[in-house]
Amino acid sequence: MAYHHGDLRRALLQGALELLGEGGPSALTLRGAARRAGVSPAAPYRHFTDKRELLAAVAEEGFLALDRHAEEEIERAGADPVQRFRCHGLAYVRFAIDHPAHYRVMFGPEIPDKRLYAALDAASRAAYDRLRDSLRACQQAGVIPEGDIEIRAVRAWALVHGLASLFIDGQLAGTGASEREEFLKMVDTIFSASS
Amino acid sequence: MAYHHGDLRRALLQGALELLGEGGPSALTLRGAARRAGVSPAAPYRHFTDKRELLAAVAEEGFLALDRHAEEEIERAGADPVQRFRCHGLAYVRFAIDHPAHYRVMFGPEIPDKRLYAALDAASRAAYDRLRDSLRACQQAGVIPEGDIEIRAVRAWALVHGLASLFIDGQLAGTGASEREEFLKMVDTIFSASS
DNA sequence: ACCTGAACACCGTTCAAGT
DNA sequence: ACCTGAACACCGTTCAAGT
Repeated sequence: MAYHHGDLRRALLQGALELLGEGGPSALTLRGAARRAGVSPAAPYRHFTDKRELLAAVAEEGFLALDRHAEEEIERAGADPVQRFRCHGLAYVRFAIDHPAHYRVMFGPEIPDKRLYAALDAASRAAYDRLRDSLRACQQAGVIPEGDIEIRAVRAWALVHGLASLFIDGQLAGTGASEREEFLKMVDTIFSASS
Repeated sequence: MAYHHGDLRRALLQGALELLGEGGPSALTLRGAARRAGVSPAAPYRHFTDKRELLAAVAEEGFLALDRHAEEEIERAGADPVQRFRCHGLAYVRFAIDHPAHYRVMFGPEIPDKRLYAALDAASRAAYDRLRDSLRACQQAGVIPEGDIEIRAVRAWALVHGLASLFIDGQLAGTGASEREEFLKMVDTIFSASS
């Protein structure tokens, strides 16, 4: 067991991510993660003060992955700031619908006050900052009207987050966007038109 | 005990709503609701097949309350369709931030497939349909461009849902909209500009 | 310093039994 | 027809004890 060398924390996080992927948020238990790591139910408490701290680590990992995905997609989009912003929005939504359980933990109520977890807060902010930067690039290129960048960034974030959430929660049945591909086409239409 | 007369279902729903209001989603337990109603832990199973069915009833109640609130607010707004639509959006967000726990159950992952619960599905659809009708009234008055009403309605819904969710989850700290009143002002600005 | 074993107070759910 | 009592397999969490 390599866990006696100090990487039990990593093993628990890994196990938690596996449980989440296999059975959704309700399958993500502290005891289950301990089982996966081959330790007793009490062992995690040497590395996390409680379950919320494990969830915060899982959420942090999610924001890092989301940000990495967004970065890759906007690089692939080329140099045009409008195209980059458009792909950024699509990348955000695609990440959410491809990892619905992880996305839910990132925004869910199980972590009540996210400002208490500095690393999570930083990761979350970095993802938002990148979206705002994509928008600012459009503004500096003169292709969208001037105005408060913060308000425009919040609108863009709310839009992609709202679209992704409604789709994940199955609320879009009957709107002509209940299937993945139709939905992404609708996201493209809506997001591109609202910069 | 009047519960022997057939209203235990109502009493359990009432107890569930109280628990939700007092301690959030994690406090909403089947056993807790049974305790509030003065019955044994097994009694609820005569009225709900499992916990999810109780949650679906709670969520249904939430959509009905949301729709009632929206109806009242747009009536108070007068006859101008633009004003009515604006107040509709604000009413939606205000309901969410005033009843965050209830709002979370309405959209949360504890109810996996909402189409399985007909009454919940109908209540949810009614709330959406009213928002779409508010938007259609603007279109018929000629104050917003023509075009696919469904797409515009989904955009409006995603926007208010996204804004409300981000606020409830505490994700808007640092954007100048972390307090209730600043936030609602921002919602007004964003929503009015994106019909 | 890090982990185990055993315990506590909770869950959701089932099922025989009572009225 | 509706509810109880007791049980089962789970949780999160604590704490003395082991190495």
